[in-house]
Amino acid sequence: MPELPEVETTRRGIAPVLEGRRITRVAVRERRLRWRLPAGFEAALEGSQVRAVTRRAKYLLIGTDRGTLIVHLGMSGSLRVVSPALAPKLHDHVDLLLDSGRCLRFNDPRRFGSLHAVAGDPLAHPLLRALGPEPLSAAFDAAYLHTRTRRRRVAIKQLLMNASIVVGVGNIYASEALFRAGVRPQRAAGRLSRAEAAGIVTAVRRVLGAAIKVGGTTLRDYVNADGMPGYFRQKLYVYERAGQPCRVCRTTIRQRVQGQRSTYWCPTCQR
DNA sequence: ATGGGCACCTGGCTGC
DNA sequence: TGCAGCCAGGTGCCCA
Repeated sequence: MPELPEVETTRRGIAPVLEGRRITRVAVRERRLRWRLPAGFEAALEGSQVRAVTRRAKYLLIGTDRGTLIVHLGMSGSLRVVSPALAPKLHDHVDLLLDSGRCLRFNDPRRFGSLHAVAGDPLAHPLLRALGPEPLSAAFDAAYLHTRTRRRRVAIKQLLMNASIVVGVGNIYASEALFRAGVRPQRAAGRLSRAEAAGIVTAVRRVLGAAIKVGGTTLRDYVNADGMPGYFRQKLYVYERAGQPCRVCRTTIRQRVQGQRSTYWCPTCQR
């Protein structure tokens, strides 16, 4: 499911419910997530008090007075705030019960998501340590992207989805940003001009920002903390629009596979 | 270092 | 109706 806008939407939904609350109990119904939950998982969290809910890349960081719960939603994961009285449904794998009487419930049909309870600095965790800059931070600018693309033969779309270059850009927003930048996704990264790199940076920031504003994109599974979908799907120019007319020039939108992922583009608007 | 391919998993849809 | 095949918001790991 989720790319940066969906994770950020989830963060904004759960933060006010979690912050300041104590985790009274952790109920695990399925330990086989992307990484199996270790035996001490529940005990590491039970009794701790949540300080702040932040985000790094597509990871949610639920910081407590005793450590951090690192959450990744994978392809199909979601976190919802529910009443603990609500009976768990299929794929509701983990509950965090709060002293407020509310419950944070993790659902993930495909189990590509993950939960890690860590002590110490979560940013030092092996999964987070080598990540590239946040796309909405000042560190992600034209000079940076242009430099990082030099001598790279990979297609720009695949490079944008590489988390060691920039985080948070997944399959939807990579195609959408390149459409808005007017750059074909199959262009070799190393051949982009400085101006094109600048255009891509602007487009990435704008498309992610606009998606966050409307709660992200719901295609299939994604729901926010209140169980509601995101509305950015209506603003997609190319993603899952193969065979349909470009919303700008009416040319038929094309699709091809790059790195085992579907890519969409307009052959007229993108060069 | 870079790039490519596979693996992990369930569910929904299509077409025979 | 049943079933095989394909596809899906991610990313770690292995190999050349």
